[in-house]
Amino acid sequence: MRHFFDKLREHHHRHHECREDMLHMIGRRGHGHGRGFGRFGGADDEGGGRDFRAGRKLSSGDLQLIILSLLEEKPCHGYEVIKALEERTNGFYAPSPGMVYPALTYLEETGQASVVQDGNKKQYNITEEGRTWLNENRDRVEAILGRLTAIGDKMDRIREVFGEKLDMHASRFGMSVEDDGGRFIKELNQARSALKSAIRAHVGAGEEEQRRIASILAEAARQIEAGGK
DNA sequence: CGATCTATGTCTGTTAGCGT
DNA sequence: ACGCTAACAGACATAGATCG
Repeated sequence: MRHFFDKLREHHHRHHECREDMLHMIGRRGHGHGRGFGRFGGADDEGGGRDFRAGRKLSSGDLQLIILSLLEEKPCHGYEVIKALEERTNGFYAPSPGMVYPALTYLEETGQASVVQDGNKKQYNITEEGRTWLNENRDRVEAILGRLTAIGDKMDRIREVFGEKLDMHASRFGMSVEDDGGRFIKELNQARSALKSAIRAHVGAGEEEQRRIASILAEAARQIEAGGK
């Protein structure tokens, strides 16, 4: 069996050999094998809400561009790149080491980044070549970063509404779900939690049942919006 | 514990082969 | 030509090992 890194390196090599092709490919959807570039939604993608699932979010080319833009801001090592992306997207996108390190190695191999050994760490710096490539694709980088940030914000709002953000923080700090540090009263958190459970329990329910749930939620939303009037 | 690297599993889309 | 399905391939996450 061919291992992931072999495959990834082979994949990277193909891009290296076909740099001109790659630059043309950036900005369009997958051709030929049909997968890869623009998967998460390139600059020409619309809506941003589609393909909103676990799994690949950026193509390798996109990721390399994003990493270069981070390196342009300041030299980073791999772990910092992961953290920076996670931070920028409110935790929505934190590429795995299996993506980031090979991408950094690729950037080094292609001369777009240089490496300075910093103890047991490798600090990557953008090179002139990398800066040139980045400038050639500046629009795309801005679009990707903008979309990542926007989705991160959206995720944050969704989590807040459904309490997942609180769940996350609560578990991280050893608190119960109902304990959010006093932002909401206990009864409200319990009710929210009950609502979440009820909806989850009806995943896959029939159309009629879903309509019933939707009308209940819509009515609840209407009453909440109306306040105590 | 942070940083890096490696092996393996999973998911998803493509391709090819087959029967109708 | 069309639809179905198994095999295949690409992209990625995750777990774990290693090192300082």
